[in-house]
Amino acid sequence: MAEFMTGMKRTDYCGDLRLSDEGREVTVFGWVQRRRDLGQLIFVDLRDRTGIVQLAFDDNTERAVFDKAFSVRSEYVLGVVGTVRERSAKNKELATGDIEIKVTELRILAESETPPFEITENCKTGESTRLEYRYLDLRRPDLQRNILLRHKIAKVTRDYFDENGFIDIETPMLIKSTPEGARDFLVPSRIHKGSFYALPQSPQMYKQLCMVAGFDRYMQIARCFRDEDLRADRQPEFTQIDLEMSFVDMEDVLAIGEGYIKRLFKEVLDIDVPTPFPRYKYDEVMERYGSDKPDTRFGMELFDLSDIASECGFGVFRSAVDGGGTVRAFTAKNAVKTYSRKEIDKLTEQARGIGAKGLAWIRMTDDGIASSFAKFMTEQEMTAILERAGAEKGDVVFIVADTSRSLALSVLGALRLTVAKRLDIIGGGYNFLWVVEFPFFEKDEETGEWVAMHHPFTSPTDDCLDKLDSDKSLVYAKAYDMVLNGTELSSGSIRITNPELQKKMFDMLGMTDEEISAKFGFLTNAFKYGAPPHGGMGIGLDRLVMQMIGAPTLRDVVAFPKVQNASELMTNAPSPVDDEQLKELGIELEEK
RNA sequence: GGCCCGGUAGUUCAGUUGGUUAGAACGCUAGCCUGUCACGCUAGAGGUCGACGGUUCGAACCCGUUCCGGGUCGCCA
Repeated sequence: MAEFMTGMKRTDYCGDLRLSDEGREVTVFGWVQRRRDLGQLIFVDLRDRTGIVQLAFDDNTERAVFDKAFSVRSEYVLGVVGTVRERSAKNKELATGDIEIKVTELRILAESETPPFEITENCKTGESTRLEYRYLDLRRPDLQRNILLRHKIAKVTRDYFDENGFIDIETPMLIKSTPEGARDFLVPSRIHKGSFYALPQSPQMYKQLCMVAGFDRYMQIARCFRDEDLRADRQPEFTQIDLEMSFVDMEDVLAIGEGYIKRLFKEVLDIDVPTPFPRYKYDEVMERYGSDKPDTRFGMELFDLSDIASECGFGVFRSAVDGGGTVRAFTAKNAVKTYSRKEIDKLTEQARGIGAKGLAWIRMTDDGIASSFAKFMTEQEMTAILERAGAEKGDVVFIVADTSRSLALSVLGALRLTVAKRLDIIGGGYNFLWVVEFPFFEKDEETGEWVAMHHPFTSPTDDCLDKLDSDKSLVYAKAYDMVLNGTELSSGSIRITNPELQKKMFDMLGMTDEEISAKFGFLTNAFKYGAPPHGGMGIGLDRLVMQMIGAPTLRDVVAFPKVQNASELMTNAPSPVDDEQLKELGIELEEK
């Protein structure tokens, strides 16, 4: 039977006790990590969120207390009163290893069934079992550390933005559905049958309205929801450090973002992040890295072979260039051993999987040059390629030709990452950078039409307003992404505040006046009453924490995450609901 | 929705060519043990081999379907 803790008051956390506490009478609470029964001598390791302390019971211990110690099992919850004493045999592995508590009073505050897995660091148990018993999983030191670090990050975040004049404003969770971009999670209304709220994908419009309302600087650690498929770094609900500032241009927002990261990394990890971050234009990162979120911890940049290829004897190359496309490549140094023919075949399969027609290659072996296309080339052409590639003995050159420039680049961008991981050449550290000067429009590959690359409130740059009607390919956006080690951490923009320009943007997206007023009427109306110039961004807190911890998945930094099929293994959400509930909502389910 | 990988004791895994009663380690239970800290020693319990169907004299093993978990492509303004 569990006992009450009446009269007991904690004096210390388990992991805090040291030799300097010797002789003190202390009261601690915690969970039984392990019991070691030596007959007339029992040791119990007691664990709380700070660490472990050893409890000792011997022949000086009162009989009833000793017997109770005999009966405790893993994960029992104990309240303990005792005296701190120096150990005769110390444990250097343990922070509290110099001392132990000689117990005078012991209460079993809760018993525990044998847990399905041991509550230890580096647990080998599969994730689904751990997620089913997430409350036990969270007791493990690794996850305790992650969640505590996340708390610290949130604390520094609030401090920083508060000190810089930002006001924390809560925006609603039940909002109007504006089905642009990602799929909304919908919540049926009982009062308005047939109508639905949406959960916010981001507080975007509300924070802009906060600017119209004159709060000048807004921030929120905001929950966001997107009903899309999960990935290791994507959960259907996630947290964004959302901010918006009035009377600013891009430079001001970037400076605030850099200041935040600098402060955060210093305070939490004691790492100095150099500022300002390097800045790359979108076109530049696509050219050099084949990605709009480049990992710059290693080189292996892409280069252009189109000029050489356009006149060579290899039809695949020539026709790619003739068809308005390109031939691009990168050189993997010292990769010839890793990338055998068989390994290259695997890589080719990956390239095909993401749209490439194929993958050409040159292996610089000890016995000379081996290549998938050498027989079509003259010696001079091969030499020209190798020279541009900077290829030396031991290297492998990977080449993709395609009539679509963007496809060739993005395929190589993906292969660059795969090869770098395989060769293990990705260094440590934290490489922050900004990607700026995004194109405003991108061409839809299927329809060939120009579509907006960003949400419709993103402002074009001042100097290209006249090109909106003439040449859409030359219009750029006042948008910026913060990238860390190949992960998009943050995305933001300066917003449109001019009602006429906003209307023009909606028009260009093919929206009728009726649609505009039905979907965004409240926003366009608000802008009629004096909207200050403003802009901001949203920083993905989960991904930030993940990067700072070096966790392989988002699930390691979210207390109660969902699994790949978007369900939660502990509660089994989502679940069917009673007919009664459905009836109240006026919802009928289709027969399956 | 597509593709790839996985599912055997509470946990992590092994399981020969398809062949007697499916094993190991840890954990668990009981006993012994006064300085352990991954305590030690002895004994014991513990299995719908994810599920269903098929092939076979015989299936953890082969085939089909399905469920569950992971990764990824599509998707994620």
